Amino acid sequence: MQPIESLQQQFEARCRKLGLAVTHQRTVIYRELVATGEHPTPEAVYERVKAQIPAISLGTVYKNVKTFLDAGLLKEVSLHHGTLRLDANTDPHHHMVCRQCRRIFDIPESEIEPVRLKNLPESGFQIDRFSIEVLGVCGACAAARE
Amino acid sequence: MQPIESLQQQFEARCRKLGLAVTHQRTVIYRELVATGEHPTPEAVYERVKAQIPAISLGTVYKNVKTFLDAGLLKEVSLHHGTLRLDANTDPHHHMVCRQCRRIFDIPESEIEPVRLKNLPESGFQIDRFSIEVLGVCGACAAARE
DNA sequence: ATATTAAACGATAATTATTCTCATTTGTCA
DNA sequence: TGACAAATGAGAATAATTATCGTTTAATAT
Repeated sequence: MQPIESLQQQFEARCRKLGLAVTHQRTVIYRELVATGEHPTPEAVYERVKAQIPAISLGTVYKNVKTFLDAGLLKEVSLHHGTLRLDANTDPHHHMVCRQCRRIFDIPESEIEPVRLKNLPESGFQIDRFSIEVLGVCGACAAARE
Repeated sequence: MQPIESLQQQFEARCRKLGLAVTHQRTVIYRELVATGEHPTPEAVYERVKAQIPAISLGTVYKNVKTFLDAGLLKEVSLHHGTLRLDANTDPHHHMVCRQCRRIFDIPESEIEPVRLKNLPESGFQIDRFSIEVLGVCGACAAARE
């Protein structure tokens, strides 16, 4: 019979594999991130963690969030938060984003088959439109890597 | 025979309709935004405009960008730039975003039919994955508006 | 268990992106 | 052309994030 690992145990194992110390702060930050079904900001995580570790500093939250992102334990919802990117193309279209150089290319809406949901969305959610991002590496960046 | 409006004339007409003064700065900012096929940051727009109006201030660029966004002449590429949003869900999934309260709901990948491009992408672009955002208004916000 | 050492922490300064304020200048319209 | 509201430029203020650095803590080898 398979041992059932607790979240805590899984977390510790992943840290060890990554060479990361299992600190109290790190553990609580991760636990809270998983606990909230939301997609919190670092500030919101800080608030939740502070309820349990009053002395924690916001910088520690940021540092660990970055560590977790690098380690793949966490994802960021948007590739291009951080600075406003403007789009003067008013025709309906989607985007192709290079994760290397962050350049953004337009894809006319007509190039993509319409999105179809298999079931009805979250109760009462009124859909305006779909926005598709094709993520990958652009020709130039792929070439630059040989 | 229909008169062919220049971009400049179209822009002036839209400004008039919106009650916006047609200033030199505003005109050049908009022209540069349309000229670049890219999706520039305000800073990048500022650099381009400064080549033509050396005395322009970055604040003016920001103010006009905001004005254009409000007016719908411009879009922002990402709804949630500005602050990092974290996601501890490591299963492949997409997002449903409320443009009112900015809450983000997960949609399991299996709920959406796979995206299909009709033609090959931008030369040499290597696709990693697709990220779909369903934009609209969540149940709670829709209810709050009556 | 304890000593050693590198990693992590907390406090806080620094940086970056963005917004705000206000005195001056410039379009708009009579 | 003149009056007035709107827009501009300069720079201060704020928000989000990163960096620095002295102290504390977890990992590990005794």
